[in-house]
Amino acid sequence: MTSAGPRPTSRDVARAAGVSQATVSLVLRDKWHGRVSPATVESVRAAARELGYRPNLAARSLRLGRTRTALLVVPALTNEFFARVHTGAARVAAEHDLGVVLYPSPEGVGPARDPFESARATLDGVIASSMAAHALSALREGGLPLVMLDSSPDDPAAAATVNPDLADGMRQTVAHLLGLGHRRIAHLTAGIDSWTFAGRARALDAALAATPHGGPDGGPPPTLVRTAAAELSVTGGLRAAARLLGSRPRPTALVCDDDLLAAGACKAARRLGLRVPEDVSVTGFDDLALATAVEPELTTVRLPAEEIGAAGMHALLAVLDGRQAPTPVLPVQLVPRGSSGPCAAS
Amino acid sequence: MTSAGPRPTSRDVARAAGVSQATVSLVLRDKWHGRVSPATVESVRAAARELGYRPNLAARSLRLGRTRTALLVVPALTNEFFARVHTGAARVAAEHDLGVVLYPSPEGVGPARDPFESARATLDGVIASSMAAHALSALREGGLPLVMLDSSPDDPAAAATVNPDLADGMRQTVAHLLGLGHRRIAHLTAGIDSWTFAGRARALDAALAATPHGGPDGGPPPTLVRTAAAELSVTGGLRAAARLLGSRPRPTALVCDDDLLAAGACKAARRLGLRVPEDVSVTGFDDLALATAVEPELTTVRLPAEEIGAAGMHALLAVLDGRQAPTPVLPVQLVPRGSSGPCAAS
DNA sequence: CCCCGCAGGTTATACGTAAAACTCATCAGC
DNA sequence: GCTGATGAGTTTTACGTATAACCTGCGGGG
Repeated sequence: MTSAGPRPTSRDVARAAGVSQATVSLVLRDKWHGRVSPATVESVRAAARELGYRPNLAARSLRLGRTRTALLVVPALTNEFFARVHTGAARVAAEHDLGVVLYPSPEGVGPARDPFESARATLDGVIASSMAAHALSALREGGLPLVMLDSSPDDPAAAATVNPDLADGMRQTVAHLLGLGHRRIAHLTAGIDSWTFAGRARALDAALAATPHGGPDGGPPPTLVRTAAAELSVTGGLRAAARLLGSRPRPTALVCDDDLLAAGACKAARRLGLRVPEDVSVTGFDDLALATAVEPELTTVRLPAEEIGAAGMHALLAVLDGRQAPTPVLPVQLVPRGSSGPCAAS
Repeated sequence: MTSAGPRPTSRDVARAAGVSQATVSLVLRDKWHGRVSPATVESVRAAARELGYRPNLAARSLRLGRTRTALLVVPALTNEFFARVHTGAARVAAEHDLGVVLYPSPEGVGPARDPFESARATLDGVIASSMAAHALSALREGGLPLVMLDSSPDDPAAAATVNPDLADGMRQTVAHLLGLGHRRIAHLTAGIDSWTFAGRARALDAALAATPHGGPDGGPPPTLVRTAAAELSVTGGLRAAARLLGSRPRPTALVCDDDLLAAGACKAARRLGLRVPEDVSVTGFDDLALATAVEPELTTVRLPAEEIGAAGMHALLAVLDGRQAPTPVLPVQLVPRGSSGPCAAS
C-alpha cells in the first residue's frame, strides 16, 4: 500500500515482482494455469497488493474493444419503481464485475441527444424499459444486445424479455374485487402509450372475460369503464378519478394502473364525500412506499421491481456470454389492504 | 451514414477526407484555429458526419489520463430525494459532456466493496452526500476532487460544499408553528448519524433559541422534546411518533426531519384517535411526491433537490477546471399545507 | 538574395493492457 | 545424440486518440 506517486501500472508490478508485464497480465486475470509457476504467481500477486495496483479500465477497454458496461434505459429514476429496477440491476452487475450507466429520459420530454451520443462508453449491451419509448428506435439500430423490460415477448429486436405476470396480477385483483361483491368496475389507466399499460388493459379485460358468467356468486356480470389519466402522478389520478366517480352509475371499484394514480383516486373520492373503502374500493399497482403511507393503505399488486432489474441483467449477461437468454415471467402478488372492502348495496 | 462494418476510427475519417489522423483530431475538438484551413475543416467534418464517426472514449481516456466521469455517491436511489439529486447532477453533467456513475449504498448496509473497486473507470471527481457515510473514509483517501452535499462547509477533505439553507428552513417552520399558537413542539429526527440530520437538529434548536422570549405573541416560551426514529421510513416515523404522542404533556406540533417520517407521524396520530391538524400539527422536510399524496397534505420544507445535484456538479466542474469552486447555500421554502393548523386550546 | 515567419499541415510517439508469437531450458523417448 | 514436447516465461504488437515535434512552401523585409 505504498500510496505515493501516480497510479501504478502493470509494468510497475512487473518490475517489483521481477517478471515481465505480460506475466502480470496473465496472473492477475487468472489465465496462468500451465503457463506460470505457482511461486511466480504468488510473487506477482504480492507485488500487486503491495503497490495497490488496479488495472486501468480505459486501457483494458481499448484493448478488448469491450467495456463491460451496460446501459439501463428507464423513463425516470424519480419513479420509485425504476429506482428499484436500477437497484436490482446494479446489484447483479456488480456481482459480475459489470458497470451500469443510466440513461433516464429528461423529465418525460424527448432525449437531449440520442443514447449513444450521451453514453459514456462503447457499450456492451442495453437493458431498456418499454416505457422509455423515446429511446427505443435508436436502441434498435444500435446493433447491441438488447434486453427489454416489460415488453412484448415477441419483440424481434430484443434478445430477451423480462416481464412481471401482469395477467395474473389482474386476475388476482379481479377475483379480489368480485369476491367483495363489486360489479361496476372502472379502470384508471396511465394514458401513456407503452406496452406496459396497454398490457395491463388487456390483462384486465382478459381477467374479466374469464369470469364465470355472473361472477363467482351468480350475481350480474361485471361491467367495465375505462379512463386514462393525463399523467402518471397523484394529480393525474385525482383528476381522472373525479371524472369516473362523477359518472352514473358510479363504479364501486377503481382498478388503477399505478399506486400514484390510486392515491390520487382516493383523494378524489374523499373530495366527493365518498369514503374508501366503504363507498368505493381502490386498488393500485407496484406496491410503492406510497402505498402504506396513505390512509387507508392501498390494496395493490406488488411487482418485484428489484427482481425485474436483476433478471434483466442476468439475461443480458447470458446474451453477452453467448448463452441462451432466459425470458422469465416473474410472479406478482396482490397485497390486500385497507383501500378495498365489501361493496355496499348501491 | 454508411453504417456497415465496425465503428469508424479517426483514421478512417482521415482517409476519407484525404488528411492525416492528427488533423482529424484537431478539427473535431475545435483546436484547429490558425492550424487548419477552413476548407479542410469542412471536408473533415463532412467525412466524419458521413461515416457516423464517434470518438472512442476508452482511447481518449487512456490518452488523456482523465475519463470525464464523475462518481455520485448517495445512500439509495429509492429515496426520491436522491433520485432528484441525481437528475439534477446528470443534467448538468450531460450539458458539459461529462458522464456520471452512481455508487449507491446497497440498502443501508455497508458497501460490497470500496467505491474505487466498483467504480467502472478512473474517475475525475466525486460528489458525495454526507449521508453516504459508509463510503466517506475511502473517498477522502482517494485523492480525488471531492464535492460534499449537505455537509459541513469546513470539511477539510471537500473542495466544495453544497447545502440547502437548513437554518432558514427550520426558522420558517418554527415561525409558522409559533404563529399558529404552538408551544409544545416535538422534533422527530431520523436517528441516522450524519451531518444532514445533526444539522437539522442544530438548526431547529437555533431557530427556537432565536425566538423572542415568550414567542411572537407574548405567550409562554416554546419547549422542545426530541425523539429519533429507528429508520428513515414511514414505519419508523409511525413508531417514534406514537411514543412522542403518548407522552405527557402531549406536544401539539411535530417537526419531522423527513416527509416519510411526517407521513408516519400522521398515521400514528390517527391511530391514537388524534386528528391532524386539529389535535396535532405535523411538518415534514423535502417535499417529496408523498407530501401531496397523503391526506391531509403535508406542510413541509421544500428542498431544491435537483438544484443541489446541479450545483454539486457545477462545483465539481469548477474544481476540474482549476477555477475557484463555489460553496453555495441554496434557498428553501416552507410550503404550508393541510397537516399544520392552529393550536387547539389544550 | 537570403533568411524569417507563418500558415497549413504531417510524422511519430505515448497512454496501459491483452494476447499472439517467440525463446529457451529441461527432459522423455527412441 | 537427436527430436519433440512441455513448462515457464519474454518480446512485440495493436487497440484509437492527443499532442509535441517536425516539415514545406510562400510572401516579405533587410
